[in-house]
Amino acid sequence: MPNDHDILFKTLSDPTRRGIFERLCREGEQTVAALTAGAGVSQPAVSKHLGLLKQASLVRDRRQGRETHYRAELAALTPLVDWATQLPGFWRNRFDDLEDLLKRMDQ
Amino acid sequence: MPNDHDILFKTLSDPTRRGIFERLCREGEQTVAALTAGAGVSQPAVSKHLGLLKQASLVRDRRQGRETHYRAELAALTPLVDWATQLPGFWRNRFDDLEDLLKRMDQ
DNA sequence: CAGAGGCATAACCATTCGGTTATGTGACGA
DNA sequence: TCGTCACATAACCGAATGGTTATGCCTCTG
Repeated sequence: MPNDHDILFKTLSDPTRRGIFERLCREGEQTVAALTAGAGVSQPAVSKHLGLLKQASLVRDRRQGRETHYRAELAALTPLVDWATQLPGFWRNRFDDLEDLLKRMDQ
Repeated sequence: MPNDHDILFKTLSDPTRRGIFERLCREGEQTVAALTAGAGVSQPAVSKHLGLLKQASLVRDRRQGRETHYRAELAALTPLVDWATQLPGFWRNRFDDLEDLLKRMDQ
């Protein structure tokens, strides 16, 4: 019984797939052809990755004629960030970093 | 050439392994035997997971006699949270959530 | 010093995964 | 209407992954 986090982490764990997602984040909505150019893999591979990203709710698709436009769904990342930041001790560590930074700035 | 994020995401993408890490976060330092009890897999499997977690700098080990104590290294999660929060649009989405929340509280 | 405890490693196996090429399907243009 | 374009799906393949059992290596203890 894979939960939310499983799917999220698994989906993002592949570099090619994460690359596609990042590109959608940075450059906005894209067609499959546009994404394939620069993905470094074949079009069917890109389609499969998009299918998995969609299954993880990380992207949404919009069909328009014979093109399919994909866009990133950043809301899906929330559980990931929450998972990390809610682990006891995460912010402690970050505050230590901040303290170090302030100390260095003080010198 | 796998980068920081690759290793992090890949390491955290397995539920068993992430479970071990979470437990180290919540319950603090543990021996391998303690972790094996409740991991749902054999001791060698746990050892292998710990090896990968260590390789990702997510845990540190401390040998003491014939026991090996592992503890979580939360600092290693920083790149993951930074990756997500630095994607353009991530905070926008969160602010929308906040807005919704405030609206609901207002009623 | 012998035996047992705690852990890591080796060797192996089934499954999953990410990629490919080939093909199907619906929409567009001549 | 026919050929082409954009994309999805099918079928397949090698490599990686996560698990197992067996075993080795220290370390503690009687």
